[in-house]
Amino acid sequence: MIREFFLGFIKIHTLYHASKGGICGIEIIKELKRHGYAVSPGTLYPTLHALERDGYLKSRMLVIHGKRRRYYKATKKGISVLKKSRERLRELVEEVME
Amino acid sequence: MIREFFLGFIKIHTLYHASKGGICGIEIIKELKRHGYAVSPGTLYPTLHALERDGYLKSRMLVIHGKRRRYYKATKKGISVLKKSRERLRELVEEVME
DNA sequence: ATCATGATATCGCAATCCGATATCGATATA
DNA sequence: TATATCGATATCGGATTGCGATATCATGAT
Repeated sequence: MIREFFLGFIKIHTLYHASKGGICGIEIIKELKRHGYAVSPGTLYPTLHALERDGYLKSRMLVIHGKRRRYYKATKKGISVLKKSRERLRELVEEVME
Repeated sequence: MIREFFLGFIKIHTLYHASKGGICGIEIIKELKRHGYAVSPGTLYPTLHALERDGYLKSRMLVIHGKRRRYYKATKKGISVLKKSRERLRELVEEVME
């Protein structure tokens, strides 16, 4: 049940970090794991691709410690969507929080 | 983007009302519409069936104003899941709200 | 050159979304 | 009694998504 929300939070979370210095797939997976949530690569990477395809993220390959990592930064569109999503989210949550 | 959260809220919303006196499909559709969200019958009814199949809701047919309506009440399991979901949800939201 | 490793990408099946359509039963009308 | 109408629920089918498992791929080490 809470899983459905969580899947949405992956996107907001990603946008949030991508709006502050950039983030890559493996970092997201590890960070979410610290918070107690598991997300598989088969879920995450297609999600990142979709966010980029839709113009919310822009990526480039970097080599860190000899490993290729695709780092994502939020676009203007991405930042604007992040803001709006947070507002709507707050409304929806207050609705069910009594 | 926000749509994903919304689809989760349909369930929590339903559980919430089902835990306080019962609710039926058409009422959910209308109430969500008041809040500015559209949910089609093809989405809602299978969702209700799944919630009942999984033991969160219990339904019975009533005749109201000469019309058949299937009213749902939350089970103990449903109420317990509702509580837990709200807690986890609150955590997740605070995480991205900065 | 080859290998091991970490990271990303993709495959395939199952589940979900949702517009459109069908069904169903109760009342009104005749 | 028959049937027409209407509100509400149920289902169909194509597109999309979730995700475990697997493949790919570039880099640094041996």
